[in-house]
Amino acid sequence: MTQVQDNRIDIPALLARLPLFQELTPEQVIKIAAQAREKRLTKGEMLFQKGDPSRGFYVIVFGQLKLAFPSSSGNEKVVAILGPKQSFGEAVMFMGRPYPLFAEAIADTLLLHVAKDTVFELLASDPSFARHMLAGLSMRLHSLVQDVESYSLRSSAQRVIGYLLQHCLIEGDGDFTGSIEITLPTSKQIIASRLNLTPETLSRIFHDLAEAKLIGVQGKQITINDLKRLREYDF
Amino acid sequence: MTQVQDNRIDIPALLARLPLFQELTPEQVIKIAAQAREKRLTKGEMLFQKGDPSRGFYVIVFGQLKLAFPSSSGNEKVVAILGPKQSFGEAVMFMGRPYPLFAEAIADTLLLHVAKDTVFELLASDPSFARHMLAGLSMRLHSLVQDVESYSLRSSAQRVIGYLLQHCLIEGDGDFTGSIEITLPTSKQIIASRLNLTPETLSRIFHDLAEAKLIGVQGKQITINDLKRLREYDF
DNA sequence: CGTACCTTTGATGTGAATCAAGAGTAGTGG
DNA sequence: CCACTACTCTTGATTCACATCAAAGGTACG
Repeated sequence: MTQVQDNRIDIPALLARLPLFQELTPEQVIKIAAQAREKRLTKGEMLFQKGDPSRGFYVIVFGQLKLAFPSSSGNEKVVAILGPKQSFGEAVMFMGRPYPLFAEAIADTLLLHVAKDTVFELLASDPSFARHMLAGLSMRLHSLVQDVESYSLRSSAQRVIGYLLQHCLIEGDGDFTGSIEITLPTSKQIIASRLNLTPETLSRIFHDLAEAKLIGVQGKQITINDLKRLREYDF
Repeated sequence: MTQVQDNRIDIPALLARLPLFQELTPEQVIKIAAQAREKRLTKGEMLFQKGDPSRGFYVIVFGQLKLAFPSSSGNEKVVAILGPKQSFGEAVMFMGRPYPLFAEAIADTLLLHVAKDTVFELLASDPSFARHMLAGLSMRLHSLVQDVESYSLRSSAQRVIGYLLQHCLIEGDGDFTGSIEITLPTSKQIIASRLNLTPETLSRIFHDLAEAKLIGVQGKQITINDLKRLREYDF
C-alpha cells in the first residue's frame, strides 16, 4: 500500500531483476523502462477481456491477478494466479491473435506494459534476450502440460495435494521433518477454480486431509504436519 | 511405404518447407540438414520415455506418433497426435529438463533430430530464426490453453464436436453447405484418450450424433451432414 | 482362418457437481 | 463501536455425467 501512493518507482532496477531481462546490458534495460507503460488496477478491475487484441506483454510489479476463461453459466475457469515479477501475454503477442482468456486484478496491482515493438527490436539486437524469451515460454508450456496431466490423470484430492506440495517447495525453508506453514495466495474459491474444483469440493478435501491429521487449516494458513504421508496419500 | 525403403531423401528441401525454417538462407538450411540425424521407428516403437534427457528436438518427415503420459493403471493420457512436418520437443530442449511424457510411433515413422547446439548457433546468428521459434512455441502454448479450456469447461460431446469442427477447417475445402468428409487420423481409442474420454464414451457420442443425423460414421470416415447444427449442438 | 486388437452395446458404479442452508468473516456507514 | 450487508466458506442431501465392468461383434493381419 505504501508503494501505491508513490508514483516514482525505480523501473529499471525492477526490470533488471526479472529473469527475463537478467542478461541485458544496463542500456537495454533503461531503454525498455523508458518505453514501458505503467498501468494501475484496483481490485476487481479487468485488464483485458477475451477477444481483445494484444499490443505487448505485461510484468507485475506488485499486486495479484488471475487469468481465466469466461463461461456462459457464470462460473469461470481460472488458469493462472499471478504475482509480483511474473510476466504474461508473451505468447499471444508473438502470435498476433486476440487474447483467449481475460485478466482481472484480484488485488490492487501495478503492471508494466512492454510494447511489441520494443520486444522485436531487442530480439533483433540481442540473441541472449531471445534465449531468455524462449526459456520463459518453454517453462510456461511445461507447466501447462503438467496441468493437463493433473486434470486428466489425478483425482481432486491428488490435485489439491499437488498444489500444496508445490507451494511447500517455494515457502518451505529446509525444515522437512517438522511442520510447514503455507499461506494461500488468495481466496479458496479462486484456488478451487485453478484446480478445476468447486469451492464445496475443495472445502471437503481440506476437511478430510485435516481429519486425517495430514494438514491443519486455519483460514488461509495451511499447516503441513506430515509431508511424507501427504505425498503418499494416493487413494 | 515406398519412401521407407529409400535411404536418400532430400533433407534440405524438406526442411526448407517447414514453417520453422522458412526464412533461413539456403546455406543455413544445408547446415542444419548436415547436422541433423535421421531416426526411423516402426509402429509401436518408443522414441523416448518420460524422464529421458533431451538433446535437441524432432521433426516428422513421414509417419505418425503420439505424445502421452504414462499412468500407473495402464491407461495413458494422449496429449498430442503428430504427423508429417510437425516438430516437437523444443520446449523441453530449452529448459534442459527431462521429458515429462513419452513419445511412441503409431505408424512407421521417419524423424529428423536437430541437436541443441545447432539450434543455439542459429539463434545467435539469425534473429528471424528466433522469431520463428518463438512463434512456434507460442502456437503450441495457445493450443494447450485451448485444451485446458476444453477439459474444464466443455462436456464430452462438446469436445468431440470441437475436434470434428477443427478437422473440418483443415480438410473442408469451401463446400460449407453440403456434407464434409473427414478421415480420422488414427484409431478411435487414441482419439478418445486425446479428448480425455474412454473409448466407450466416444463410441456412444458418435452413435448419438449419428442418430441425430448430424454426422455419419463408417469406420474412420466421418461425414458431417449439418455443420451449422453441429456447431450449435450445445446441451 | 485364427488370433489379437479395436469397436460397440448394455448394465452398473461413483466421483465430483449441484442444490440448498447455515456459519463464519470482512468491510461499510451510522 | 456496533449493526448491516455482502461475501466467503462449510456442511449435508441429492443428482448426473462419465467411468468401469462385462461381453459380444468387427476388422486386420500373420
